[in-house]
Amino acid sequence: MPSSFDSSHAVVGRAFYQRPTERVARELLGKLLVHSTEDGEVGLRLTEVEAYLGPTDRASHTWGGRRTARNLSMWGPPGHAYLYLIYGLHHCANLVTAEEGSGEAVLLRAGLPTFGHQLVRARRGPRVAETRLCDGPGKLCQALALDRSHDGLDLCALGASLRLVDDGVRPAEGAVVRTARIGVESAGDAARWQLRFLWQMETAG
DNA sequence: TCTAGGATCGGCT
DNA sequence: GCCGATCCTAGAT
Repeated sequence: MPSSFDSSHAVVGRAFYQRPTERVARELLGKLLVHSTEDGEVGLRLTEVEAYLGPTDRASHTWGGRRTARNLSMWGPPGHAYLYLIYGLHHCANLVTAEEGSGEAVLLRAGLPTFGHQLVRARRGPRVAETRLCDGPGKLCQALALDRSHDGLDLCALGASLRLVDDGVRPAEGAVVRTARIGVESAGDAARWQLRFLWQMETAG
């Protein structure tokens, strides 16, 4: 396993994000999210995401056309990051999708450390179980060292520190499960929408 | 200004 | 599986 990854020829372009959000969410599974900092480089393979469908989606931060200082980047052009603080202490990372002004995005919920593993371990702590390193939105941000300072970052910009890489890995047809989203019980009908995409991996072996 | 609630996490049973 | 921590954010007053 390489300790770093030359991603210069495989960075996903803006056209990928500028499509229907559900489709982007589904196709994010298997892609590598790479973040370079002065400490080094970490790459996570995405295994769980959720689509948020803008003003008509009661679970979305942009529901009803809400436009606040916090969610401004969610209204911006596709291919940018939307980072926010939840419960006052955890960060959540989203990728803005569809057309600019649609207020749609995909929440990144989980991933598997693919390179920069030592850095992930250092950030997450020595006692965290291997399978628990990045199995939640807040943990994913901690592993990648993402916070509000990365809000609005363009993943498609040349030389961007945060970028999405397609190395050809993708889940098999039958390995993707759709469920309702997590933690949005109070969102009425939208709470039942099947917008969570999960790459169900083999756990044995 | 004040208040209620939140796209969570980790420790404990 | 359950539950409390913890404080920012948005909307109401």
